[in-house]
Amino acid sequence: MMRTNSDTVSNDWAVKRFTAYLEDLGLRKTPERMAVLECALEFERHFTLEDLQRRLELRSLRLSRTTVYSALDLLMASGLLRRVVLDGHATLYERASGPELCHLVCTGCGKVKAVRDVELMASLNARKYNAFTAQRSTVTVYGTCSACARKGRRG
Amino acid sequence: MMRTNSDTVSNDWAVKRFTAYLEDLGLRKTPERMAVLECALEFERHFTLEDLQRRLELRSLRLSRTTVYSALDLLMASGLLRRVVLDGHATLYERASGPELCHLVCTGCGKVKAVRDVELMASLNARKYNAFTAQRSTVTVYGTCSACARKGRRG
DNA sequence: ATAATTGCAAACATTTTGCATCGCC
DNA sequence: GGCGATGCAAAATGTTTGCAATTAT
Repeated sequence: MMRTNSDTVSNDWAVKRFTAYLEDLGLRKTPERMAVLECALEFERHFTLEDLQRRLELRSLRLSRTTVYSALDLLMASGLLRRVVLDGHATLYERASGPELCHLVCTGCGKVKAVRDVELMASLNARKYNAFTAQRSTVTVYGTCSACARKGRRG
Repeated sequence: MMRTNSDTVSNDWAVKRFTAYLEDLGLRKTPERMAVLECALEFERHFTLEDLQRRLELRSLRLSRTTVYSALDLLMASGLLRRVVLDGHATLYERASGPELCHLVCTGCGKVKAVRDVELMASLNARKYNAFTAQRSTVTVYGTCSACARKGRRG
């Protein structure tokens, strides 16, 4: 897989950040946790827990679900990953940094496409609510992808 | 429970619409299905399957989960209800008609508040995507409600 | 009459938990 | 060495499915 220089830099940063997070809380920097982070960073967009386990296998690492869940929890708590829950499909994870994404979910085939919409997310994040402090906003669009539209499949 | 005139009217309309939907597809208009619809319409905002079963109990109706799921599926297919899936909490259902809502989810206590944001939803629904036909958009905001903020609880 | 619906129980998929072992600090 | 982490197996959770009895049309 091709990797740009900026990817490498931000991945190093993520590793440093996670290391610092673990140290701060007196948690251990285990090879399993670091492997989960490194593999997670290899995905361009979102991934499932199974995607992650499959990628770990490519490194000949067989981590239990328990361990992967635990590592993902820490990565979310440290602010490096976020969870994306969609209707009718497996839970996804994605990098928390960078531009915020909207998710287009095809109700026909279940495929999920993440698209940038800087303008929209900016206006969303600027919004104030009564008696509620927003931390992050998610936009999910359900619809039909062009392939399913052609086949007349609408979910 | 107090009920406004406009509620009554739109509930009647919903019952008619669902009846027509069932007839169109040659499906049966069973008491169970109509009871699910009627109870669903009694909720101001969103509700869970358990909320619904509890309300059915108040009418001395004990419907199996299977039946309630099945009725909810039909109500969603007919366009009367929609499902709202949120991170870390039970699946919610809500009326599909009327102004679209954003959901504010408190990561501290899990409470969900639905708020109108006509402007936002209008601009969202006007958006076009490449090779994707949008059917509906959902906005979810995760954050901290005022009660949890006071207690320093952030999820 | 008959084909759809109900509802139980079992299957299923996903996530969490208890506990013995292991290994990082 | 001690405490935290790992990972198995089992439990818990939420949803779907197979099938016999029931019922709307």
